[in-house]
This record gives sequence, C-alpha cells and structure tokens, in this order.
Amino acid sequence: MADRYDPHVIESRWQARWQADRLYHAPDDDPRPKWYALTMFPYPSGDLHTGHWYAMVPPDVAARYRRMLGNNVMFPMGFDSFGLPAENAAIKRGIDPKEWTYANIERMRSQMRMMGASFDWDREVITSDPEYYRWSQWWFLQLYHRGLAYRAEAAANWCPGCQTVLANEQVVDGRCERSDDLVERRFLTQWFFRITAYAEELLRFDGIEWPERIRTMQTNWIGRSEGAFLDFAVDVPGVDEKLRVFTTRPDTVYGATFMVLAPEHPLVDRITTPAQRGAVDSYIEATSRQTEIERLSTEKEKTGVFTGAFAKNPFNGARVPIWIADYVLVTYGTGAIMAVPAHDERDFAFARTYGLDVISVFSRSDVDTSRPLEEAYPSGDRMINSGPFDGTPAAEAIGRVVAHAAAGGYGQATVNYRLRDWLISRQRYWGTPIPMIHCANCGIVPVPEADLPVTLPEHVKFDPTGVSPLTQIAEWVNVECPACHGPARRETDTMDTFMCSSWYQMRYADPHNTERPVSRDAARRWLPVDQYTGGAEHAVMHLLYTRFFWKAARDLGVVEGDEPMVRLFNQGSILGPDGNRMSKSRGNVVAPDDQVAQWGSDAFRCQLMFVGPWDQGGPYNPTGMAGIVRWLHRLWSVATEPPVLTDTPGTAEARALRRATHKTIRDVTLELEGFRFNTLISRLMEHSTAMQKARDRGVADRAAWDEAVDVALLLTAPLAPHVTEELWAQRGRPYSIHLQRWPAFDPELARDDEIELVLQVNGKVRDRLHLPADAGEAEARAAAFASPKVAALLAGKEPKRVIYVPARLLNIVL
RNA sequence: GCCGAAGUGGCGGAAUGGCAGACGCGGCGGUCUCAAACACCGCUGGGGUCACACCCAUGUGGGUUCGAAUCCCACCUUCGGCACCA
Repeated sequence: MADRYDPHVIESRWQARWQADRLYHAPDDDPRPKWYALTMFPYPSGDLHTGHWYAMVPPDVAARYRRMLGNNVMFPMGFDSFGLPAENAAIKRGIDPKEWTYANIERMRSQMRMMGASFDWDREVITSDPEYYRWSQWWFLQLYHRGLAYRAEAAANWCPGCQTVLANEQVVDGRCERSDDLVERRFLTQWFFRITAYAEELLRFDGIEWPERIRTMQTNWIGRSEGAFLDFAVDVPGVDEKLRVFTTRPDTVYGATFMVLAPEHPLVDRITTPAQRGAVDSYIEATSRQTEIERLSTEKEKTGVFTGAFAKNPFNGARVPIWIADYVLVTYGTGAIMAVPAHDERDFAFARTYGLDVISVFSRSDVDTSRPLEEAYPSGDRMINSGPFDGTPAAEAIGRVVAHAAAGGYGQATVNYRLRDWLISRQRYWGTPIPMIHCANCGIVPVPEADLPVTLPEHVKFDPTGVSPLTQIAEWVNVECPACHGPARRETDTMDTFMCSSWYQMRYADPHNTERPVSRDAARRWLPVDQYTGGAEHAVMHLLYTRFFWKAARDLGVVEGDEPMVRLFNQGSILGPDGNRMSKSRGNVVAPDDQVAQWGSDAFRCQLMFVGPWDQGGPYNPTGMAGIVRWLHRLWSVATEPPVLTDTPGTAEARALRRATHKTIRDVTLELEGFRFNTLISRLMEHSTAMQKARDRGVADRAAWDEAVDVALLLTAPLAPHVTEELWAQRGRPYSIHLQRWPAFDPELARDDEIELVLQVNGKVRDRLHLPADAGEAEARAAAFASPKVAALLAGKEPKRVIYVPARLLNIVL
C-alpha cells in the first residue's frame, strides 16, 4: 500500500524541482504559438494575503491549461514597487523606503513560490529598479517631444494626508482613493499627460473582448458630448473680450436669459463692476473654502452672485446679465455657460432663486408657454420666440442654429469630453524622478537620453512638507543646464505610480534590454497580452491609462496594434468568513501561510476556486476545506490503490467508466474556457467518485481504468499541480505532467446509450422513462402513453397537444 | 436621482425556457473501533403520509408560454458605478 497523501512533503520537493528545471520559462525562440497570460502585479506591501492568492491562482490555472494545449505560455510576475506606503514607513519608523520595499519583495517572492504558480521568474520586473524606471523616464521624454507631456497651471486635487496632488481618477466621492482624506483644490503648476488627445479612440473597443461593465465605465468617464461653442460679446466698457460657452443645446440660444461663469473663470475679475466687487469677492472666497464634496452636492440650493456685467447674445443682440455660481465647473467645457432656464432644470432652479427671466423657445402640446413655467422642459416640437428660426422642427433645430452661428463667425459645432488630462506630478520621494531641468536662461530643458536614468538620491529626510523631499537635496537638485551649461535645477516632483504600471506588460517581453524599453522583435513576438486578469477597481485608472499609453507607444513606433490587452477578465474580491472585507481589526483574516501549513498549497488553491464563481468573489469558507481535502485524498487513493485489472473492454462497466471519463474531459474543458473554476471542480469530484465506485467493485478493465486515472490527473494538474505531479510520477509516467498534452475527448465514447425521458401532464412531472438513446419521437410517444401513471391522468381524454423535446421531455396537454 | 449586476435549502453555490437545489460544507443515522480520529455508506427544502400519493416552494405582485429561478412589466432589498459635466 502506498503512503498517505502528505502535501507538505511533496509540495516543497516539486517546487524545488520545477525551479531547478526552469519548467515555466517561456523561451523567445520557440516555434509553438505564443500565449501571453498576465495578472496585475502586486504592490510589495509586506505579506502575501489571501486576496493575492485569489487573484493569482485562477490565472495560473488558465496559463497551465494553455501550456498543455501546446502554447508557448509567458506568465510573468513582478512588483509595482514605487509608492507611498514605503515612504510612510520611512516617516513613521525611520526605515529607508528602498530597504523596506526590497525586503518585502524578497518575502513576497518566497510566499509566491509556496503557491506553486507557474510564473516565469526570469522575466521579473521591479518598477523601482533603475533599469526599469530609466525607461519610464525615456517614455516621459518621448511623450514630451510629441507634445503629449506638458506643464500647466490648473486646479489640482490636493490630498492633505498623502501631501501630494492626485489625478482626477484617484479622487472618489471627493476623497483620496488611497487614504480616504478629503481632497482640497489647489492651483498649481504640474506635469500632465495629454490623454484627451486619445479620447475619441479610447471610446472604441474594436477587436478586444473586455467586460461590458468596464467598457461602460470607461465610456462614461470619458463622457463624450456633442454640442457647440458660442461666443457672446462682453458688454463692458474697456473690455474687448468674447465670452465663449459650450452648450449641447445651441437650439435654445434665444432662451438664454443670463450667463453663468465658474467663480474661478479668468474673466470674472475684469468684468466685475465696482458696485458688485465686494459680493463677488466674498462669494469666491466662500466657494474656495468648500470641500469638493460640498461643492458637488446636488442636494444643495444653488447659489451665485451677479457680477454687474452684461453680455450680448450674438443672435438677437439681447443684453443678458453675467452671474457667477459654483454649479458651473471651471474644469469642464469653457467654464462658462449660457443659462436657458426654460429648458434646463439647473438653470431653472437658479433663475427661480434669483428672480431671473424665463423664456420658452420650444412649443409643446402639454405646456402652456404663455403662463409662467412650473418646471423646465428639455424638449419640444418647434422653435418659438426665436426670431427667424420660429417654426423650425426640433429635429432640425440644432443643425440650423449652428450653421447660422458658424456663418456669422460666432460659433461652431464641437465635441467636448468630461475626461481631463492625466496629472502625473507627485510631490513625493519614492517614485520615478521626472527627467526635466529648469534653467533660468533656457526654461524647461529635458534631460538628454544619454544621461538617463536620473536616479533617486539616497539618505533623504522624509518629513512631509507639501513639497517633494527631493528639493532638500542640494547636490541632487543643482545641476548644469544641458543646453547652456549654466546653473539649473532638477524637477523635484516624481511620477504617479500609474505611469509605471502603464507599460509594464511591454517590459516583460524584453525585461533586460539595455537599449530600448522593448525591442521590436520582442514586441512582435509577445505583444499584446492575450489574457489579462485583475480587479475591476482599476476600470478608469490603470485600465484606462494603459490603453492610452499603448496608443501613444504605437504612434511612437514602439509597438504595433491598437490595444494592449485582447481579453480582460475581472475577478471579484474574496472576503473573510464573516462576509466582510478581511481586516486585522475585524479579526477575520485568513492568512495563506497558515492555510498552506495546515492543508497544503494544492488544497488552498482548490478551495479558493471552489467557494464560488471567480468573477463574483464572496466569503472564504474555511470549514469547507474538509471537502476539498477529502477529494484530494480520494484522488490519491484511486491513483495508488487500483482494483484487480483485467482485459475486458467490452463490459458495461468498462464502457460506463470510459463514458464518465470522456464526459468529464468535455465538461472540464468547457468550464476552463469559461473561467468557471467552481463548477469545474464539481465535475472533477464527480469523476473521482465514479472511479472510486468502479474501484470498490474490485475488478475493472485495465484500459478503461488507466485512462480514467491518467485523465483525472491531467485534468486536475492545472488546479493542484503538486499532488498530480507526484501521482503522475508514481504511476511511472514521463516528467512533467505539466508538459503533457491536454486530453482529447471522444464524442462517441461520451455518448449515452440510454436516455431518461421526463413525462409531464399539463407541465407537471408525472413519470420518467428510460429509452434507448436512438429512440425517436414515435417511440417516445408510444412509451409515454403506455405509462400507467400517465394513462390514469388521461382517463380516456384526448390530449390537446403533445410537446416533445428530443431526448429530454414529453409534455401532454389536456 | 440615473445606469448596471444580483436576490435560490441551515451555509457556499448549481441549473439562463424543459426533472429546482449539481458539487461541497454543516446536520442526522449507520459501518469500522475498547474508544476517539480518519475513512466509508445512507438520509437531509417545507407540509403531508406508517410508507406512498399528493400539495407548496427560487425577494414581492402581475404577465407571456404547453412549460418560467430563467423572458416581459411594476415594486422591495443588497452591492457596484455615476451623480450640477451645461
């Protein structure tokens, strides 16, 4: 009798063997078709937690399956290792961010080895290594030369907790996505990436299979809206300016009874009359003190102040008052609107509060336009009160009005986006230095490519001051200007870490290249990613940035094709046994190291996949582990303790076992293709039970039995790589099971020779019949009416209808 | 407020127009054992019955259909996203 299944002995042994053999290395020169499987790389926070396992195990299973299908699979891993936690550790505990980070990487790498995942460690990428961030800087320079990186002053999101600015995508409900602090607005000069240049292309998802949900979120975030610019002349003595507004409803221009500027609009100061100056200044003051949350609240009463100035409607010369109000955002459109209270809910509320005119410019059968309106109505039938346009049908209104404005030189059709450029400056130390130099003579000068990387200085003081700690390192900051050789200063801000993760998938293809971020050959060989997996929380951050970055890289000639990742699958999040997010304070943390110590890696891997559908996530069930462990023991038992084997392929038992085996191949393959790991394991459990029952009869056909056991091991190999490798070896099969071909299923062998037909009367199940698999409708009907139960219910009545679903069901309607 | 996903036994879940509850946990009963553990076998939605029969049951209420967890309408609840974007 063979030894009992003891995961601890076999797992470390096989892990060492695989590593020594570089079993999972994807060679560049390999004739097999490539498959690039990628799962989002982790931040090295210290310990590998269950969430990491949950994110990494299923992609490992899928990658192993692909390898068995005959692909040259690249499944790399690395670390997204720049970022704030390292610096915060430095501030709190006086540890150097670099030491902290690299110690964590060391630890997490060893924890990942225990997972038994098939990562290609030869391709490891660490974003805080100078050999990596040198290329992040190189990308920055290329974007700068193309006009895609620029410096500008703008209202920036300032996180007081992180002591740095954030991109719009990193502000959630007015709070910092990382620290949850309330975000403040500050006007600062910062570096931006011109993601808006690709707004239109980012709305197209041609040729990629991404979840509808993610595509919708990105589409909404980009927020395309068609409309027009219209120019109103400012009617203020001594101010010769146009007031440009963006509107999606140029057809309502005759109903514009006032204008509204954002309080931060640059024209406010120049047009405000002396009489209104005090009110305007104090309103601006009050607005600037509000948090983003207060300001964006839709519940709040609309407030605003009259500037004392007027503008002239270019269509009819009407003189309309100019107000400022915080419901108009300086960051969207032109920061100014024409207000049409009759047809816009917000403008209507404002007009009501301040007693401003309301003019309807569309007729509508259910609205009496001669009486004061109770509420705004957005749409109507024909234009009214609109001079020469009166009578124009709504469908033609926008086109005619815009054409008129364009002819008159005071308007044009345009498309506006909600998406804003990506603010990438961070006032922190532990990030990629922005490779720019500020020279008093030459202005902004890029660091020459030959001087890259601009490395981070060491031994820095980290007290948060709101400016980058780098400013304090005189010997680092002060440099010679590359252009005029005069004294100059380095840019002291570092890049948003989302920059690092925007192109890491390219670097895995060619991780050690010292000439380029990725060679043309490597890019052609490996890119794009065939299957990407990760959490959906990155929908409008990483997943949008990386698409932008790829398109820019394509236009720079570095990569080919339009999209970085062909297929995307988002897993859900694994929760504690109590259904809450795992946290130390709740005491519901499941530590992978403990689970592995207790049950082994194979069992933990399988249990994570078995608890439910991967895309839904859900609570981890530690007591359910018993079922998985029993199943693995059963697999061990049938593989090591066969029945007496005979050469009797023709028996019913032999055929039944082969049928079970081939149905399992068919089902498991389908489940695997669909990433349905929980039901996949169910199918494998059923097959193990079938084998056990066959074994317990004491005798089995040799060919059917060997096939059943071999197939069970092969199909289980991606999920439980260690125990299957061990059993495969014990059966004397060639090393390694993970290099074997995925079994093929034979439909002939999988076919049933008997079917169960459900008999219904009036849609209710009354009986079941067993018929030969090749029985047709006529036989089925005959057998059904012969059933005593059916006959009793029929009681001699003539059926109205008989519905027959081949090989499944027969329903008699009375 | 708007958009989307979901709601099924004691629990995780399966079934996406055709046998509701696969698979597993837990529970109950049994075999083995001096005993326990492990393992194995049987039962396990509710009512009803000695046992069958039968009836009820997939958040709630309607509808479509021979037939609905599945499709449609309304509502309730939970989760996610968006939320003055002119």
